Amino acid sequence: VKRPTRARSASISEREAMRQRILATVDSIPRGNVATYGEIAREAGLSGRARLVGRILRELPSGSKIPWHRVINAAGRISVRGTSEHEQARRLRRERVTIDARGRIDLARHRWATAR
DNA sequence: CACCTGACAGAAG
DNA sequence: TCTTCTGCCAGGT
Repeated sequence: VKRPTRARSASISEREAMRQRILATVDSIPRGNVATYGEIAREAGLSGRARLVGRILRELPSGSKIPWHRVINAAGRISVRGTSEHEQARRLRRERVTIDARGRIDLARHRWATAR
């Protein structure tokens, strides 16, 4: 059993469409909730492309209104490295999302229930 | 054009 | 729970 799906490179316009869907999905995460990269990808119709979500978020301009800080990895931790790592933790705590001493967020409690 | 590098995830050990 | 490994694939070197 191998490749059920075809791997085709996306055109510029298709990529822009994917970007829009991803950002729209992230934008729909309610305050005080979090979602994983994989979940965002699935919700955006891009199952299996979690890394693309990270790539798109990484390119967001600093003044963006998109709640990028509500996206974390499947382990319940913050994936961003560098200064924005602290910025993400700050923003989450500001929304009452607790992060334990080991840097983990309780997904069972804060995970965005993607009612589907 | 070959090879490497990720804001990732799931399975296996 | 942590580590290792395999998919995934756009961009950078």
